[in-house]
Amino acid sequence: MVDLSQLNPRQREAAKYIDGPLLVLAGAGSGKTSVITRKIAYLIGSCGIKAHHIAAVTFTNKAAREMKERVSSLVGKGGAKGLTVSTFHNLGLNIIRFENKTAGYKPGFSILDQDDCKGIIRDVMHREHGDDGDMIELVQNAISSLKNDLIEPHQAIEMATSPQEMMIAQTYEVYQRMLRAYNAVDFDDLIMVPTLLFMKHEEVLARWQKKIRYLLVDEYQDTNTSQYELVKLLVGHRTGLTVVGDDDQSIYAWRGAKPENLSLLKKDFPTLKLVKLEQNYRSTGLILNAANRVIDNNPHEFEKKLWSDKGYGDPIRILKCRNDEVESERIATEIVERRLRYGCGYKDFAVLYRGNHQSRVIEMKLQAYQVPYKLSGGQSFFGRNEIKDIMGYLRLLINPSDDAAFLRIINTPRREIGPTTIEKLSEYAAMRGISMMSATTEMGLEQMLMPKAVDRLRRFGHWLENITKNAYTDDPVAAIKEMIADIDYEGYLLQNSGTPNQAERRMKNVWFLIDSVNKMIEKADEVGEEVTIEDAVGKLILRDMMEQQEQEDETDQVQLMTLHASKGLEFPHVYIMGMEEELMPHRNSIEADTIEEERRLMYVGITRAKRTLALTYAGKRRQYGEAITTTHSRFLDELPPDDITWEGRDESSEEEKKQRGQETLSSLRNMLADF
DNA sequence: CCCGGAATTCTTTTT
DNA sequence: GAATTCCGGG
Repeated sequence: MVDLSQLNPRQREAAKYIDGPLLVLAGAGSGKTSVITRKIAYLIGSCGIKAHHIAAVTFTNKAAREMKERVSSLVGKGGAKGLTVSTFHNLGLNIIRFENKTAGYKPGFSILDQDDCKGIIRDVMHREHGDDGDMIELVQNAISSLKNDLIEPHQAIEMATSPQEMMIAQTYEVYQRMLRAYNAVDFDDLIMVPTLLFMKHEEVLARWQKKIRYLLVDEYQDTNTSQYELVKLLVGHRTGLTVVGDDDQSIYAWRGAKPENLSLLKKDFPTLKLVKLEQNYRSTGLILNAANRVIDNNPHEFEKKLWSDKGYGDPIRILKCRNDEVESERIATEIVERRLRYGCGYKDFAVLYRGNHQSRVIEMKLQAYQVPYKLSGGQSFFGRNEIKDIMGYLRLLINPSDDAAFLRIINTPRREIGPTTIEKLSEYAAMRGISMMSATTEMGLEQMLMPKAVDRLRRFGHWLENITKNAYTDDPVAAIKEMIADIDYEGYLLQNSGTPNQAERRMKNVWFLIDSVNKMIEKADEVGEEVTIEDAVGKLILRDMMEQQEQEDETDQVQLMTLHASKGLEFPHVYIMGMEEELMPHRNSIEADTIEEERRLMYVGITRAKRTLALTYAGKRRQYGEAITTTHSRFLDELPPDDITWEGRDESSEEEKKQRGQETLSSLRNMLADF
């Protein structure tokens, strides 16, 4: 029997209700993860549902991993065997992989990230419309929305009502054809393709419905139309559905999330039961109160009043600093000092910010004080050129049709194959209807290219063919290592990095990547699962499993991340920096009038804090290299004045003057450093 | 075709 | 200030 005694009555009700579709409205810190994990344990342990018939879907790999661990600790490793806990995208990947024939893809298909897709769209638009570059982003977003709404190219063309829409639809059509030709999918396809597959092929849907008998969805307010459709299809007319969400934490509308999916649920599942979790177990009273006050400024569909029986706790502090460097300096020194005062670890502190670029200054200061930190999220790892290069090689290894990967690496490192040669090769490949990779070894090339160029292409083609053969017949990791040695990537880095030191660090990233592939294959071997190199590369692009390693060497480090990335996490002590107009709320959001979503982001940030919360802003900030004067964020004015202490707000106040007098020396230094 | 320096653009947020 | 793109001379 599964122990549900640690849950409060509402939570227990949510965990035990399995007779129909259930919506759990779970406020921040109300223990929703406990409910989901215990419900899964309950389904397995008390309802006799086999783990492999249960699927739980979340939005981040981190959340998925944590959930799986917690379920395992409740029911034991054996009990959780076969349980699916994954992101929507990973579930979609598995479905496409399994059904690749029906879906029209070959086994080693690639997953393209935004950069790759953008490149393709740029090509298409250039070719079809002779367009210069500034519509690309718009078109890419438009195509993404179309896919999120499950609209296929031919429908988009029918629906187009303006020349611009027509242009987008046509670009979409060609783009999608190219993806097919490359044997590739983009992130949106990972959801759209399975959903359309389910709609068009009853037997496929039946197979997955048979497999997944109980579905749980976390962070439901973040689902987009296609994800919701996928959920509906999987559940069908059955009752095995629990979704958990909080409309106040909807912060992904910009990428197609439809928080109204929460209320749509009532329509689509008339027997839907609603359970609200309103007791917060995370934050002190003052923090929770502040969060409630901020979010009160937004309209609400679902009434919800979060309460806590924890004490009031420390007041929330707002710190004004002279400039962004002082701001970071302040946070860094406080962390050093408070760690000793509270006797807690570095890991108990989190510094949150609106945009990834803001991490630089705080990183510098933390380094100066030798404070260990962990920067999470950002494309820091996968955005790195060396990683994109090697991923390009890996992708080409498992999918020779992947022209996007081919283009990335054909002349990296330098093989003296320039734009002219590539242009001609591409022309030839298009003419013959084959991939660029297979075109390299064709005989017909002589007619179009200089013998020298043909020779270079051929050498490359045969070389990679050979490596590919080794990867499939021999030890794949050894083949990859051989490949990297062959191209002397290390030498290339040494040549092209600023300092040898930098080159070394980049090379370490590469080895880390290879090690990830290795670990994944080894790990699969242990469990007796068959994981191919295709799986490994696919998951890598979805950023799955990188974090697994990060987690292994989890140490005592200050957590640095964006507000978005902080959702779902909690920390004893939280700093939110850059609380300034145009930054938080972000300028684009002010212009686009999406302040409400920014406010929810603020709400998410505040509710991460368990014990103390400090909000900081800088009077002057460096932006694009020059100093600008800032105004403090409007959200600061929405906090309950009685519960907060301002520091350094009024330059001319008595206290400030006194302080200034006391720190002549340091202020002199600051003035010198003050731009 | 490559290299180096100059000019330019650029920053939301993520799977 | 950094990263990308542009441009002219080997």
